[in-house]
Amino acid sequence: MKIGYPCINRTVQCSGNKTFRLRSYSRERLIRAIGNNLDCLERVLRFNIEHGILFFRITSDLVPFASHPVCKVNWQGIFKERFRQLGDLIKAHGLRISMHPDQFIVLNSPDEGVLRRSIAELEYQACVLDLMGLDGSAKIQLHVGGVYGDKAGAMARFIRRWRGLSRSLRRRLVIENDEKNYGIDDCLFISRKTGAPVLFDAFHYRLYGGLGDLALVMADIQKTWGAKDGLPMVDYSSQKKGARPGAHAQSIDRKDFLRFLEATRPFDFDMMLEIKDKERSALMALKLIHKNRCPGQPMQV
DNA sequence: TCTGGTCAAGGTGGT
DNA sequence: ACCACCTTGACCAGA
Repeated sequence: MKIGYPCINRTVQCSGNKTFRLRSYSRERLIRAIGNNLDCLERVLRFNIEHGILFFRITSDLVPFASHPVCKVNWQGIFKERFRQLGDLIKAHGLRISMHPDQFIVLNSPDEGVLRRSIAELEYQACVLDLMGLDGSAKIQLHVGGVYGDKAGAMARFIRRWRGLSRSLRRRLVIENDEKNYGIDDCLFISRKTGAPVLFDAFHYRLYGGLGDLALVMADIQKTWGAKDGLPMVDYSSQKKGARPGAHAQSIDRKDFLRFLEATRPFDFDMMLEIKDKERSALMALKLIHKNRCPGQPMQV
């Protein structure tokens, strides 16, 4: 089991997702930002390696405006060597990498324009992972999308659209359950139709109203991940106390985390902690796992 | 130098 | 029809 956190490191003094307003776009500025972001990414990866954090989500902002029409720069060519070096670092230390496009990327939108922009963004993210020379275990996680008042129709459209995607995208896309539209059963259904692995978001599962035995869910999830996909990826978070349901906790809730480990115990997977204090909680999680998940030892919950 | 309104992009749900 | 929310940091104009 590898533990990870998304996109930002609060210890390393370096912002690796520097972007800027569209209004201040220029070729020079873009190239400077990409260079900075790649340097920061390397520093964060090295921090992670030093601390045994072997799972990391790379920000969508690594190359600002990469899928926007304003971007005419051949960043793939200019930074080819830098991407390759980063990929070598990742592979040399056995790091697991994921990416997660944000809310604007909707594969099942009825709007062709939204679809076109979504595919462009997904292609960009796949391109980053390809330039790094990463294998099919580096994934891009995507929600099913909107419902549009016709869930069955919207799911069918997702499946149709998925089938039209390029091979390089299909090998990387995984489907993640969300908190109100598409639950694990919906994702499993789509997975059967497409062959896409299902990424289990344990926090969304609970918000969606999932009460089932986590071990049973994990058993279903695990089957969707083939040999080339690597271990299943799981997103974990806990509820911020006193906040709107769905708000991510500031730091890891040890009891809840240990309960989750216990509930999923027979399964091996890589876990992304979506918790606000990022690497701090990842380090705490590693400690807790080390203390509690050694074979033959009872859990101390 | 500091501050707070604003930022490419979509969808849902409340009014 | 319109607006707040999701979720977040950081850009950047104006003080």
